[in-house]
Amino acid sequence: MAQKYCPREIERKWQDRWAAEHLYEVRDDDSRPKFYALTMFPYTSGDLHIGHWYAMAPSDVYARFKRMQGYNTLHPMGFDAFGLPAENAAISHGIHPYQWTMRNIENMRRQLKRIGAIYDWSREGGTCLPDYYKWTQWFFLKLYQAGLAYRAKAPVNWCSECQTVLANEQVIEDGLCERCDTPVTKKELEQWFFRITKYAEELLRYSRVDWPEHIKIMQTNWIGKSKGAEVSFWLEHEGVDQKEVRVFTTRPDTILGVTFFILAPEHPLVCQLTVPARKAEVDEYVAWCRRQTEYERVALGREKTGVFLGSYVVNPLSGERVPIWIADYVLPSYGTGAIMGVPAHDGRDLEFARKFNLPVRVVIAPVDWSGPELTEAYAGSGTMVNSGEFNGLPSEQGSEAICALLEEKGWGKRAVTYHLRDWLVSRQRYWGAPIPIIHCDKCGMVPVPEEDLPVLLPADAEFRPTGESPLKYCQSFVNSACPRCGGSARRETDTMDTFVCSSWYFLRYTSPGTKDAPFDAAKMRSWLPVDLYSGGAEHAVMHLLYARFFTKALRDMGLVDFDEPFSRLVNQGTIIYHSDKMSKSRGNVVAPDEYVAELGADAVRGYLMFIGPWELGGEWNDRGIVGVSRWLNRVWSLITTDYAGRAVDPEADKELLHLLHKTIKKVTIDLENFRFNTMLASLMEFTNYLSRVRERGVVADPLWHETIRCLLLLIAPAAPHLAEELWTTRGHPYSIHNQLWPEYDEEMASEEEITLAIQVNGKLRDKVLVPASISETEAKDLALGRDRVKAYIDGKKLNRVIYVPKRVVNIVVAPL
RNA sequence: GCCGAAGUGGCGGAACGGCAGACGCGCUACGUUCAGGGCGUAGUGUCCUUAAGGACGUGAGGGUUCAAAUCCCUCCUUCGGCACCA
Repeated sequence: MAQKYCPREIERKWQDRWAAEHLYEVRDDDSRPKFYALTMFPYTSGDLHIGHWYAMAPSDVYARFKRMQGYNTLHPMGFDAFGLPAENAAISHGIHPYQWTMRNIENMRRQLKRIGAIYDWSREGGTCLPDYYKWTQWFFLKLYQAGLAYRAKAPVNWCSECQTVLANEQVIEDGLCERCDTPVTKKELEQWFFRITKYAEELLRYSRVDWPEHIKIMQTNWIGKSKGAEVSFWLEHEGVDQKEVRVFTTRPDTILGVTFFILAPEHPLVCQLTVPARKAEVDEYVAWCRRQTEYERVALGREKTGVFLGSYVVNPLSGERVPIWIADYVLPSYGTGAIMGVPAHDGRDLEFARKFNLPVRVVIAPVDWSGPELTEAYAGSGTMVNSGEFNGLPSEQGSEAICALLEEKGWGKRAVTYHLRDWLVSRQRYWGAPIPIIHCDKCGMVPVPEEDLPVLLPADAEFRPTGESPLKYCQSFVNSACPRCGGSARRETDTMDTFVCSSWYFLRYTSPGTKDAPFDAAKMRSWLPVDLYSGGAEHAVMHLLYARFFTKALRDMGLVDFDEPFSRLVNQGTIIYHSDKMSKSRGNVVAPDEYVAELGADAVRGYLMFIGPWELGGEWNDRGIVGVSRWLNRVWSLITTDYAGRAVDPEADKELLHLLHKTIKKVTIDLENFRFNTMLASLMEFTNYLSRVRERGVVADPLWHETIRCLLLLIAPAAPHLAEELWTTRGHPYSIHNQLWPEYDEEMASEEEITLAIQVNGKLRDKVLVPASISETEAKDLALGRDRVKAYIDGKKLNRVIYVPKRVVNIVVAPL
C-alpha cells in the first residue's frame, strides 16, 4: 500500500519547486496565442479572507485551464494599496501608512502564495509605490492637457467640529461624524473632476464586449440617458440680472400642465429669488437639506418637503406666472438643477402639489378619460387636452410639435441628459497619489513638468486625529517653486481617488519594469485587451465604468489602440457572513489559513468551487468541506493503489471509454462556462465509478492507465498540487502543468441508450430504456403499448401524443 | 426609495420548457485486523400504504403551455450597489 495523502507536505514541496524553477513566469516572446486572465487585485486590508479565495481560486482554475489548452497565459497579481484604512491605522496605531501597507502586502503575498495559483510574481505591482504612482500622476497630466481634468466646486461631507472633510464611510448613522458625533453638513469645496460624461454615449455601447447582461443593464441605468427638452422659464425679478432659468424635461408635451416650479435648494439663483419675508424659512430649509444624503432625498416613499421662495417664473408657452419653490427631491447634480412641476403627470410632483395645496391640471388624457380629476398621476401617453392649439394631438406628436415651437421661438431645444456625473477624483487625504499641480499666485494652476514626476508623498507628514489632510500642514511638501516663473508657489495637497490607480493597472502588468513610460507599447499591444476579467459584483458599476472611461480617453490620446479594456467579464457572487458581505471593514472575516493547514489548499480551492454557482456567492459555512477533502483522498488511493485487470471484459472497456469521453466533455464545457461546481461533481462521479471498476478489475491495463492519465489532467487545474504529485509518482515527466488538455471524441461521449420518460397528461407513469436511435413512431408505439400506461388511457379519448426526442413521450387523453 | 441578483430536502446545491432533488454534507442501519471525526455497502423530500403503488411538493398568489423550479404578471424575503470603503 502506498503512502497516505498528506497535502501539507506535497503542497509545500511543489510550490517551492514551481517557484524555484519559475514554472509560471510568462514570456513575452512566446509564439503561442496569448490569453490575458485578470482577477481584480485585492485592497491591502491586511489579511486574505475566504472572500478573497473565492474570487481567486476559481479564476486561477480557469487560467490554468487556458494554459493547458495551449495559450501563453498571463495571470498577474498585485495590490490596490492606497486608501483610507491605512490613514486610519496611522492615526490610531501611530504606524505610517507606508509601513502599514507594506507589512500588509508582505502578509497577503505570503497568503496568496498558498493558494497555489499561476500568478507570475515577477510582474507584481502595487499602486502606492512611486514607480507606479508616478504614472498615475502622468495620466492625470495627460487628462488635464486633453481637457478631461478640471476643477470646480462640489459639495463634500463636512464636520464643523473637526474642520474636516469626511468620507461617506466616516458619516455614521443619523448623519453624524464618526469621531465627534457632530451632525455632518455639506460644504462646497474646489474639487478635481474627470470629464467622464464626455464619453457617456460611447459608454452605453457594449458591442465590443462579452459581458453579463445584468452588468450592462446596471451600467446603462447608472449612465441614465434621458431624451427630452431644455426649456427656459422667464424671470421678471427686480434686481436679478438673469432673465430666464432652464429646466430639463423628458415630457415637453406636459409644459402646459405646469402649476409650479422647483429649484434644487443648492441652485445658485435661490438666494436672489427669495423675497425678504421668506428668507429665514428658506435659509433654514437649505441648511436642513445639506444634512441629507442624496438617496434619502430622492426616496419615493418619503413625505415631500419644500419652501416657497415668494417669487414667480413665467411659462413661455402659456405666459402664466407660477410660484417658485425649493425642494430636496430636486437634485443640483441632475439636469439643470431645476424642474417644472407637472402634478397631473408625475407622481412626485403630485405628492408635492397635494402637500402644499398647489393646483393640478390634466393635459394628457388617458384612454377613456372623461374629465374628472385623476386619483394618481398619469405618466403614460395619451391625447393632449387643456393645451390650446395642441389639443387633440397624441402626446408623442405633441411633444415633437412643442419642441419645434420652442426651437423656432428660441425658448428651448431638444436635449439629452445623463444621470452620470463627472468623476470627482480629489480627496483631502494623505494616502493617495498626489495630484501633480502647483498653484502659483502669478501663473495660476501649473502642471508639474513630466520630468519632475513623481511628486512624492513626504515621509515626514504628521498624522493627527483631526482628520485634516496631513499634506496641508506639511511645509516641506506644500512649499514649492512655480515651474513656469520660478516664484514661490504651493503644491496641490489633494490626492487622487484610489479608483484612478485601479483604472490602468492592467496595462502595467504587461511591462512592469518600464522606466520611461507607464508601459511598453509593443508589449501592451501584444497582451491587451484583457481576455477575461473577473471580480466581485460590487464593482459592477464604478470601477468597471472608470476603467472603461480611462481606456477610451487613452485611446483618444493615441496611447492604446483598443476601445474596451476587458473583452469578457465574469462577476463571481459575494461571500456573505453573518448576513453581510465578508470584508475586513465590516469585521466579519473568516481566514482560510486553518482550513489550508488542516485539509490543504487543494481542498479549499475545491470546496470554494463546489459550494455553488460561482456567480451566486452566498453565506459562508464550512459544512461539507470534508466532502471535497475525502474526494481528494479517494483520488489519491484510487491512483496509488496498483491496478490489475483480472477479469477483463470488452463491454466494461467500452463503457469506461464512453464515460471517460463524456467526463472530458462535461469538464471542458463546464470550465469554459465557469460552472466549477458541476465540473467537480462530474469528476467525483467519474472517480466513484473508477473505484468500482478497480475493485472488479474488469478493464484492460493499458486502458486503465490511459484513463488515470486523463483523469489527472482533468483534475490539474482544480487541484494542482495533488495532480502534480500523482503525475510524477506515476512516472510522467514534470510538470503536469505543461501538458495539453485532453480532447474528447464527440461520438464516444454520446449515449447509445437513453431512458425515455412516458407521461400521461403530463404526469410520469412509466420509464423505458431504449436505443438512442429510436424513431418518433417507434417511441410513440412503444409508449402506447406499455401496461402501466394502458391503465391510464384505456376507455379515454386519445387527443394527441407528443414526442420530445431522447426525453419524453406525453400522451394527452380526455374522458370520453 | 432606485438599479441589479437570488429564493428548490435537515444543509450547500443539480436540473434552466420535457423523469425535481445529480454531486456532496448530515443522518440511519450494517460491515470493517475500525485507536480516531477512518474506510466500505445500503437507505434517506413529505404524507398514505405491509407491499406494489398512489397523492402532494421548487418563497406566496395568479397566468401561458400537452408539459413550468424554468416563461409572463403581482407580492414577500434576503443579498450587492447607490457616486469620498475598496
